[in-house]
Amino acid sequence: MSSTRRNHAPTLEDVAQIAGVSRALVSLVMRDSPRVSVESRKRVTDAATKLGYRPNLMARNLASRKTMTIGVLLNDLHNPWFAEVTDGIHASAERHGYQLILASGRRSPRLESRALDTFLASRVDGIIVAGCRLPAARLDAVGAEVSLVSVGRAFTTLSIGSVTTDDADGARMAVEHLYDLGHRRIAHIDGGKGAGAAPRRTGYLRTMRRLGLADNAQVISGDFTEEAGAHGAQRLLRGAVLPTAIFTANDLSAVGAIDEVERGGLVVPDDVAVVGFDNTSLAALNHIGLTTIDQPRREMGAAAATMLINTINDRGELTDVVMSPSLVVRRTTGRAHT
Amino acid sequence: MSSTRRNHAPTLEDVAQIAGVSRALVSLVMRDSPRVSVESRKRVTDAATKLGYRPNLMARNLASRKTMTIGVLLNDLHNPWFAEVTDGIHASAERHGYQLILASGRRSPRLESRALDTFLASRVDGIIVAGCRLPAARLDAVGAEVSLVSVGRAFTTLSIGSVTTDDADGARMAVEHLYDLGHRRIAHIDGGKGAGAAPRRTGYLRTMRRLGLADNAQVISGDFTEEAGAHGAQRLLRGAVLPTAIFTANDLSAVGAIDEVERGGLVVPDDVAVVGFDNTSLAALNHIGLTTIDQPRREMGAAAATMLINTINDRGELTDVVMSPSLVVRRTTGRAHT
DNA sequence: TCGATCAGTTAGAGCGCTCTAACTCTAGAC
DNA sequence: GTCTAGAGTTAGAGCGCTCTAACTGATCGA
Repeated sequence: MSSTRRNHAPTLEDVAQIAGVSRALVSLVMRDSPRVSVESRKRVTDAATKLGYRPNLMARNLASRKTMTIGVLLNDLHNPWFAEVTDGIHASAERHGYQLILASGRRSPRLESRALDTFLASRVDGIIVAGCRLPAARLDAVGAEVSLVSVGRAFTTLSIGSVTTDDADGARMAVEHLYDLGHRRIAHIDGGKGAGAAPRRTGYLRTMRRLGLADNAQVISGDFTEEAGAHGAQRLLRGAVLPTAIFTANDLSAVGAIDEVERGGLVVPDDVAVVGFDNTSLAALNHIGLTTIDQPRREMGAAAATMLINTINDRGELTDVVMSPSLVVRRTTGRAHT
Repeated sequence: MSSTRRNHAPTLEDVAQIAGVSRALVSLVMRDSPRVSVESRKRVTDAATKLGYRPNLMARNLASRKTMTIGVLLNDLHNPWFAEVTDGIHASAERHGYQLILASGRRSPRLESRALDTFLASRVDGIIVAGCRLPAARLDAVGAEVSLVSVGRAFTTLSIGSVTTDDADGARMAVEHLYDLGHRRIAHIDGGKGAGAAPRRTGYLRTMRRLGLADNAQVISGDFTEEAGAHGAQRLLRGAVLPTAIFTANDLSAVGAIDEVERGGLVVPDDVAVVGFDNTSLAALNHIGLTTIDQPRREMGAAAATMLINTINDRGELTDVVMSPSLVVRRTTGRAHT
């Protein structure tokens, strides 16, 4: 029967009293100090388990002036990309003995900003923002108070580290893959102002130009959502000249586009080929089988966390790491039939 | 240029000194106390903004003995179900002035357990666990120390509140829907030991029995993943008598099953109909169009948070809330052709 | 036999805040 | 002119821990 009474939780003092030692000694035992005799250690741990003692983190952090936690701000819990990056962050943080506290910005800059305030007030030792849409100035201000690393979006500011994929190069791969398959009329549904959208768009345009397809280039605006993909495809289908291939800013948009294309009575990839970006678990679903550009998400998360932790402990500097994307061919692309 | 110096953050004391008042007064201003003169308030806020003062939550919580935060333990960040429940929790918590700190159990009981320890050590005011797989005894022990509400899985224990869907009834709806379409050989790929798996399985079996289909009932074991759905379908396809319909324990498994069925050269829904469970965003993807059982995820999250907060403030009791599921018909089910 | 050394332990001063009780001062009641 | 009430403010004692510096004995070499 669980008691409903919530008495004061036992403190260091209580443990010390029962074990018959000083508070300081109990503190040492709790922190696994090597300079405690075996006998004392046993008496303390016995007393602690007997009381159900659990160190109070607030007190500990206040006294030690560090929290051993890093705040992770995720832009959108609904997008699998973030879950995967978080896995990487988690792995690295755990290895270094750091805790994570997650916050979701829920796609809203206002909430993102508030979450950062909470992190600062909680005196986290460092912050990682993933896919954050906040203006550089805001992040820079935060970066002045505590080490900060951005994943998925680069910043020129000095006070912010970043880990990104070479988005422009990924876009190049996508376009070249389609080109190699014989496609010439390749359209792009972009990600608007989202993290990474700009370089992907630029990479697309540059590659089209280099391949002599400047006149065929066509950018439809979107926002990384499924709906945006669908709308974009709709506009393309209504156009005068149908593209034989669509390169979308991310996987979610690709799925929306595929859907709309099929609804229009066309077949993917025979009539229209589609390439996404991210290689999230969504793309990997067999039922979707999306050809896409892979980002090493786990590695990116891990790299961000490691960089951050090194900086916190003065064992490194904040830098801008750029990872290489790679093409993953599945079933939404094939030879051009036109 | 952001300074690289991270001096001691300003404290209450500093603000008090600049404003020429006592520490206590600054504290009152920071907490929006009504009994501060307009003039003093202004002097304090001016001093605070001038210094860039930000209250130290650790210190505040330590002194006030409460944290105004609730810990949310998510079983799997990769499953959209959790993101949607979290949205609901977030909305309610925000309305009541509570902060959230999220932790991911990453499908591992060991990590889940550790996350709970962190919550307790951080002295959160309450805990919500979503889809948690920990044994009842463990949660009960936690519930003895701090208010705890479970979402997605019910507990008979008194010290734990819960918000669930009537899983058994949802299963009934799925089976009856298929029955009404003329299906008789309906198989179930279950969720093993996952949250909610047992009642869904039971509901399936009971309904089959009630409809006089006890002999056709067939349960294949799974674990809520896409792979499990695929494996399950594979086993069914290899069986002596092919079912005309499959009811899976969740959407992810349904997608895996559909895939395997189509790979086997069969058509969904003409040859085999499929019904999922949860109605996550995955099911709603047009390209998938999964018929499924909807759970009011946002409402569940919100209800859990509200119950928890009421309990924390002695304005309510922990209870077991059961919400009603509903059938969402999309394109993976149709008339039986056999 | 006497310091020097070292392992093990401890007292006590914070960390930055909240909270209680008490203080000061002005205004109104009589 | 005194008393009281109430508005506004403050001193000071914690909250539960860490950390520094110092202390206590036992051990050891000379």
